Amino acid sequence: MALLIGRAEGKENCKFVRRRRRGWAIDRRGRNGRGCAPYGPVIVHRTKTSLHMSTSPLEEIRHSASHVLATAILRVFPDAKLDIGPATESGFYYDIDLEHKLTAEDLTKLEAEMKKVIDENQSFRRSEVSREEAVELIKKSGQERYKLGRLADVPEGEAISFYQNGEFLDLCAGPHVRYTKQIKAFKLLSIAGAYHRGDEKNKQLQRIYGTAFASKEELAQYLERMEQAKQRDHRKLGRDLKLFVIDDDVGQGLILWTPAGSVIRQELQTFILGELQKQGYSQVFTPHIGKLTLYKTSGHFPYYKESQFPAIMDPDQLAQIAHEGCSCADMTARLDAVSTSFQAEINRRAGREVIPADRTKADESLLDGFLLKPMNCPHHIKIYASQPHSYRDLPLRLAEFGTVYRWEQSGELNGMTRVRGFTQDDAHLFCTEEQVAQEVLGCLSLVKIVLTTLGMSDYRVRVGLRDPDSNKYTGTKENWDKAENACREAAKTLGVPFTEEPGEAAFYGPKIDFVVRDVIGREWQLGTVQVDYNLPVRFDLSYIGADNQPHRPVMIHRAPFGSMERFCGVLIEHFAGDFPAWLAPEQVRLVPISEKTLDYGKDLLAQLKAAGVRAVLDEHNDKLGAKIRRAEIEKVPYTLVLGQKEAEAKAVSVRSRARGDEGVQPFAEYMERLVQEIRTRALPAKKV
RNA sequence: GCCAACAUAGCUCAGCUGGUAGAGCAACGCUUUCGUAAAGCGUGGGUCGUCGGUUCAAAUCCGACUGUUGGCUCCA
Repeated sequence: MALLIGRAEGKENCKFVRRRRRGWAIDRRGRNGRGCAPYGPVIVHRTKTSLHMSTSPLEEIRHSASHVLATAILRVFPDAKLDIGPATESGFYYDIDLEHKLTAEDLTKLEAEMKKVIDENQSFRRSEVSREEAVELIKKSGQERYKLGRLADVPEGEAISFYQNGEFLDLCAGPHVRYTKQIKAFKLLSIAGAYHRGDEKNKQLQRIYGTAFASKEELAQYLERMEQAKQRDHRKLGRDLKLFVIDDDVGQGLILWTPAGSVIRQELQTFILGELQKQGYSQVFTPHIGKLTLYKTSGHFPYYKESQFPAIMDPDQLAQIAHEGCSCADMTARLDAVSTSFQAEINRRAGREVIPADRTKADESLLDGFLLKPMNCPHHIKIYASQPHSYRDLPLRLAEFGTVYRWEQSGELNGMTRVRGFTQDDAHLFCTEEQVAQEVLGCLSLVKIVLTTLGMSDYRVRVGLRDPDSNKYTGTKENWDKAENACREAAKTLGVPFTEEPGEAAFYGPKIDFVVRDVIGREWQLGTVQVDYNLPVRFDLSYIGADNQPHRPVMIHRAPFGSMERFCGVLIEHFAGDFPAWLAPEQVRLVPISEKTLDYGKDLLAQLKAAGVRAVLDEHNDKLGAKIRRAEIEKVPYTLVLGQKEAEAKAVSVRSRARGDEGVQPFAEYMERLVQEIRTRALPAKKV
C-alpha cells in the first residue's frame, strides 16, 4: 500500500476511512467493478454502534427532537415520506422524501412548528407489536415507502416497537424522553442531500440537520463552539495570514504555498529531516512521473485508475514518431488520437460530454505513457533494486518528500485537507523479517516525537489487524502472524494506549495509525505506519543473507505527517494560527514608537536577522496602539516596542502574543531567550 | 459524481420588486512623532465568476458552464 499511504495523503488514510464509512463511495467503486484493491477486495467493515444499545440522556433528547421534527414536517408538508431520523454525535437529522425543495425559510417554519409541538408537551408512548401489526400501522400512516424497508431490517426475534407522540407514530427502537418539553433547546441547522441508505444508487432524499440540548445554555455554548471553529478554519486563516492560495487557473485542489506558508512547511521538513538523520535514513529524490508499466507491476494502476489523473503521452513515443519521419499530418493525427482518448476519459469521468468526442478511435496503447505518480513506493523500490543487497546493508531507509497526485471527486475537495496534489513525508524501509519489529518501533517513535513536539497530545493509536474471518489478504499466515505481532509489540513498547481493530489492516499487511483529536474534538488520522510483505514479491526484491542465499526483504511504508498539505491544514487549526515561534512565518515584529527610534529598530532588525530570526520592522506611520493591534491580528509571536527609554538602555519592551506585556528587558537577554525558544522548538507557554 | 446554497474592490459585506456600483478595513499619499489591540484628511482600486438569452435598459430576470461551501456513516 504504498498505495494506501499514498492514497490518503494523509489522506490515504483518510480516504480509506471515508470509504469505509461512506457506503456510497464504496458502492460506487464496487459498481464499477473496482471494489478491489490490487491485492484483494477492500475490506469493508462497519462498526455498528447502535445508539439504542447505550443511549445517553442527550441522545434521547436528540432522537426525540428528530421525532418532533418529523411531527412538524408532516404538519407542514403532509405528503412528505419519512425515511429515518436518528441522533448523531452532535445532533440529529431526519431524511425525508419531498417534492418541494426545502429552503432556509422552511427551516424557520419548521422550527416554529416544532416549538408548538414541544409546548403541547406531548408524551412519548412506546408500544410493541407483531410484525404483521407493524406493517398495518405503517400502511395506515401512509409511510410505507421507506418504513416498510426499515421494518424489514429489524432482525427476526427482536422486539418491534413504535413510539407515538401526539398524532405522530413512528417505527422506532427508542428510547425517548417522556415528554416533549424535556427538549429544552434545539435548533435546525441545515438542509443537505442524502442518498437513501447512503447508497448513490438510491434516490437522494432531503436531510434536515439540527441539534438539541438539555438546556439553552448548552445550545448557546455549542453554537459558540461552532463559531470558534469557523474562526480557526484553516481556509480562513490561510487567507488572512497569507499561508497558501488555491487558484482556479492552476486547478482545483492544488495548493500554492505562499512565502509565509512555505516557511512553516520548510521548518517542519527541516525538523523531521533532523530526526530522520538520527534514525539513519537516506534522503532520495525521484521525479513526479513514472511509466504506466511501473504501476501495472505494482498492481496499483488498474485498481486505482479512478483516482488517478489520466496518463500522459510518453515522450519516447513522440521521439519515435519524429524518427520515423512522420509527416506533420501523421504526427498531428497520432497526437490527436491521444488527446481524443484523453478527452474520452474526461468525458467518462464527468458522466457527460464535457468535450465532444466523436472521433474516439483512439489507440489505447498510445495512452500507455506516463502517469503522474500516485504514490512514491515504486520509485523507491527501483532504487533498492538498482543494486544487489547484503543483509549487512539492511535496513535501508529511503526517505523523500514525494509529491503525488490523486484525482479526487470535486465534491471531496476541501482547502488543504483534501486536495489533488500533495507531498508526503514518505519513506520506505527495506529490512529483514527479524528487523521488522524494531523498525516499526522506530517509525512509531518518530510519529510520537512529531506529535509531542507540536503539542498534539490528545491522540489514540489504532493497530489494524486482518479480519480473522476473511481470507482475502495477500501473503502467508506465518508472515501475517509475524507482522501483526511486530505491530502489537511495537505499540506496546511505545507505551501508548492502543486498540487492536481486526479488519482494519491493509490487504498486504497490518498497520498502525495515529488518530489525533484537535481542540474542537474532531479526529484526524495523521501519521501511519504499514508493514508490507507484498510489494517485495511483486517487484521480486531480494537480499543475500548470512547463509549466502537470497531472501525476500520486508517493506515498511510510513509517513509521520502524512501529507504536508493536510498536516499543515490541521496544524493551522490546531494552533488557530498562533504558531510557536519556531514555526511562525514572522517571529518578531519591531515596533518603534515613533520615527525617532526607527534607527534603533533598524539596528535590532539587523542583529535579529544575523541570528537567523525572522523579524520585520514596522515602519508604518501609525500610533503605537495601531501597530500593536496589527501585530496581534497578524499573530506574530513577539512584538518588541522600541521607545526612547529602550533605545538608550539597549533594551526592548517585550509583548508576547501568548502572555501579553512582559516588560522591559535588555535586548541581548531577550534575544538569547528567543533563540533558545526557537532552537528547542518550544510551544508557546501561557502566562502562569 | 449527486443534492442544496452561494459567487459584487485584496478582505468583510450593502445594493428592495431591472434604470449601467457603494461602505468599512487594507493599500498608497499628506499631516501628526505618538508608550501596549484602530490618529486625521485625501487618492487610487470593480468588464458585479464566465458565456449566452430576455429587455429600450441586466449586478439585479432566465439558462448553461466554472468555482466555493454544507451534506451524501452513525441502522427502525
